[in-house]
Amino acid sequence: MNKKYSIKDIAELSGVSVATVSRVINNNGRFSEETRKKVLKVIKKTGYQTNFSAKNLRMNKSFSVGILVPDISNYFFANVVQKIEKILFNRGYSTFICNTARDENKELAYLKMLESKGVDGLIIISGAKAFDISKLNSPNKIPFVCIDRKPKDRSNTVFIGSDHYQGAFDATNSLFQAGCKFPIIASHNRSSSSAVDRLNGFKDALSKNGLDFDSSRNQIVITTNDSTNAIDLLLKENPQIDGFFAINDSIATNVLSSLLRLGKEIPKDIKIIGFDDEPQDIHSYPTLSSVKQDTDKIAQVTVDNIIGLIDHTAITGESITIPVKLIQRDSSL
Amino acid sequence: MNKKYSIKDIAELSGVSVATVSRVINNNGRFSEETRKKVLKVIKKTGYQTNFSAKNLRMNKSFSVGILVPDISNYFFANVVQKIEKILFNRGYSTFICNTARDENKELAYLKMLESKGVDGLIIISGAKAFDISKLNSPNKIPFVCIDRKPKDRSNTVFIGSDHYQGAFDATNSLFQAGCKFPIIASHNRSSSSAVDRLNGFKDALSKNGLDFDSSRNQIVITTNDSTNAIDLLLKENPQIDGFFAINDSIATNVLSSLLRLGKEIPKDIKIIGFDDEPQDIHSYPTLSSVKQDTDKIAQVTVDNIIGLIDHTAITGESITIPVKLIQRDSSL
DNA sequence: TTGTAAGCGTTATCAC
DNA sequence: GTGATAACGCTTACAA
Repeated sequence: MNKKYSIKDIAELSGVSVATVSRVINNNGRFSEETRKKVLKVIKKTGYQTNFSAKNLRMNKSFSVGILVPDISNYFFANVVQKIEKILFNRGYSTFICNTARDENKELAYLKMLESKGVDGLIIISGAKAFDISKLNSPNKIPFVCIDRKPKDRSNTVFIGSDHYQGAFDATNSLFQAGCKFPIIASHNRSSSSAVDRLNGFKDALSKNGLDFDSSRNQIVITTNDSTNAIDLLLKENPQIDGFFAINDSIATNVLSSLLRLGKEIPKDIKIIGFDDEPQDIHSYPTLSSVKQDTDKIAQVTVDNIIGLIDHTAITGESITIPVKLIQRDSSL
Repeated sequence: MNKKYSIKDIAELSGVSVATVSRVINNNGRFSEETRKKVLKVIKKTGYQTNFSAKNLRMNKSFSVGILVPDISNYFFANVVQKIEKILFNRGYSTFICNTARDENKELAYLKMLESKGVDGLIIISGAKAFDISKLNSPNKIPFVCIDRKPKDRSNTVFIGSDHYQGAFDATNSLFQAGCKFPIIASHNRSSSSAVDRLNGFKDALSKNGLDFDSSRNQIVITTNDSTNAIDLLLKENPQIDGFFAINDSIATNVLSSLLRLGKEIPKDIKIIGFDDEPQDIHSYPTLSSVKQDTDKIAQVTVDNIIGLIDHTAITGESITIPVKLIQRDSSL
């Protein structure tokens, strides 16, 4: 064999017209059972496969979607992207995964490319700035859903996010319940909307337990890898600190090892809870408590909505919050 | 505006023919400087973008490649995929990232889909079984390169891999140099080619230091999450064990926490070295030594080769080994 | 129930 | 240096 089989080849081989073959393949229109069998047999024998470029061109639909993700080597992102991709594949869509590295220019370049490739929909994950689709010059706007990223114009998208506020609130509150008197929050210096929500949850849990939030004493921003000194300093100034709610597990792990290095006993002296429930949490010593996001649910809801928007069976303007779950392990007992 | 601009629109708006517009866009064939300016101006004003479906159909080329990866939430894979995708994007290619979950059926389904979408090339990462492209019925075989995965037929691909053997050898050897008398290897139960190479490196380092490899005493297979008991047992039977070379950092972290739980002091009682140099290695306590793969290099070489194969400027049959580097941290001092 | 043919947006061949 | 036009493989009126 010397070239790929086309519908025309199948038509000739099975003695029908291309139109009929197309109808059989897509199971639309009418045709006799006999014809169906005949055509399918030839398709099977030849191993014919649809040429999607042609199909896309004709139908103006690509059966592909693009995902913009800030950092695919981050566990949470990788996990949710992986699940989305799987569900999309099972529903006949393929996925362009684009790693924006939190770079706005890159993001725009990717969007242009995705538009040019004719993706049917867009999934936008996280990122610091509000997402603005109007940068695209596509006239018939590509439908998109946002995960954890507030869009500039909420009315033309679906927003999906974990209940970061509640997760942070529950985690912090559980520190109090475990006996902490003065927990603090350890965060990074990016201000994504999820980070803001988590901070608010922390603050409200503080005030519920009779403490006022003071950013100089109740918060530490972990920037460099050598955070041990920063933590040491803060602990010396505020010896009453006896708990950490970390905005993610990477920071939690960082804090944990710093504290161990400073000779603290965990959880006896200081308790820690992280966020995202990364796999290595069960392998840290002590095992790390964490707030788990329901990535299965997030992925499912995301796919349902983007395909819904593509098929015009879903509507924009929705905002969906997915519950989270606090996983208690040794670090906060 | 109500529909996307096509070349035809650009042609009308700039008063030339579609052929000329195409020539200008692709900068091939001849046209006057004046025409070029005129056309480009219209393109800029309209925000015209190539319709890739049409271009693909006509040229029988899609400017896209597919990546088969076993598990994108594994740090090493995510990292190398991310870098490959970035370089490909900069060279005008977009990437379908397919998570096979080490499932052969899924893999085949993905391959069929990628073939159908008309990808120009394939990048196959890792996996236990040898890769067999002949499962595809594409006549004009799609070029592919393999990373860390031995292809069934080596002659029609390019094989790229880290020097797993050397990494394992160096790591093990350095355990001896640090004073270990009886190091063992901690591995998983998958037999990828890289795992085999690492095991061989370990064995040879053992024999170089006068020890014979005995799988019942020099090797532990970490299967479940509750590996602490297994390790405890082995240590009781073989109290001379004073070093672990773990086949990856996940297992290393697992071993490390188990040992701490068993009251061992690291690195005083037992030293540990992992593989892959994951980011959290510097956040474990003690910090974890590890063999670092050169993902930048791997990604660059991979892209050079796959594009080379696509453009017929590279040849198959090559086998490229990328050096690795042992990063010493506290766990093996 | 099936066939014919137009057309999707490109590129490439050929003519001028 | 430029323009007509065929062709890529498919879907879908419209005919039969």
